[in-house]
Amino acid sequence: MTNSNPDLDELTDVGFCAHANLRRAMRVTSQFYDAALKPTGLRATQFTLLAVVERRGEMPLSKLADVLVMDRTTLTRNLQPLIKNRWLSIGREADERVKLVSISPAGKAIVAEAMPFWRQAQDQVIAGLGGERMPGMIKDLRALVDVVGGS
Amino acid sequence: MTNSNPDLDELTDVGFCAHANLRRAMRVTSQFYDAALKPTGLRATQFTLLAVVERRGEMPLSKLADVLVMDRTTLTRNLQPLIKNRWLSIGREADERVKLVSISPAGKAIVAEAMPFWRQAQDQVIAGLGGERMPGMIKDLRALVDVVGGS
DNA sequence: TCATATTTGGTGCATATACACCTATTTCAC
DNA sequence: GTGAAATAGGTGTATATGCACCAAATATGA
Repeated sequence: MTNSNPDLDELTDVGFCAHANLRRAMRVTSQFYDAALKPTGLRATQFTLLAVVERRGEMPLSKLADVLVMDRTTLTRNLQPLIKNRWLSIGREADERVKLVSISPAGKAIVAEAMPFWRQAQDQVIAGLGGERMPGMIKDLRALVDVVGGS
Repeated sequence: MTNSNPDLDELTDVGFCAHANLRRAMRVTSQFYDAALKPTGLRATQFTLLAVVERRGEMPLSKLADVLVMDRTTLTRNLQPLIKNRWLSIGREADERVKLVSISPAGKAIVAEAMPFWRQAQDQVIAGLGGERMPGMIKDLRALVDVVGGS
């Protein structure tokens, strides 16, 4: 009576490993968006980080890590090249432990410059996967974060 | 007449970036599978690599990189800890350029040991996402690789 | 008040990822 | 047969990722 759906049997095969399939898709997608953004000098991950800081505004490092669902120490290191390029800056507040991450005018400028390149890549992915399929995949990825994420 | 589907408008927002959503889902999922496999000492990526070599048998490094949809140089480095632990070994053939990657008895043993831990993690993901949703997401991820992958 | 727990962030280490560039071997055209 | 092209793989460099552990500042409670 179990497994009346043949797909459910397949799911216990390593070929259907969520991790392996995500990792593989992530590799090709990162290369694709990185290539699209190459004229701007930004990596896709950096573009995402800058866009989030621009949209959400100044916030503490740990809060930003929560928003990105990224380890705090990973974020610390990902910030370095962006600070070095003066796209992001670090501010202080009364609580001397806190580092406030904010985007500079130069940071906003490069996000604006990169946006058309990002949109072109995004449009190509939508066209390739199909406009009707894409929203469902994004929803699935977000659900996965909610389900599996330790938050 | 364009964009009769409201979802299609959303897709051009950076919040629906395929790269950012994949990367975020990959982060939480890697942590989840890594934690599940921790008793075995294997990382999820290493488990995947070993399982593929076991299933597909001995093959040249570049061929393995194609199968994994992974850059050749990434694979070279990912192999190192597995070779050091004697789970994988490198063989030679007539063409002296070729390195043949094969799994050792110890490699097969640790894959077998890790399999129940992997399955537990996989089952939890299936349960969390829903058995009816999971196959579709895997199909989407594979389609993304086909569409976006430079192969 | 002051010792302790919590919060905030960083470092050391190891793996994961890939581009640009390199070497060695083999194949192929002539 | 030999020189160029193609193939197989590695190195240098940079980013991306997170765990274990650490330091400093703040909050808490007796």
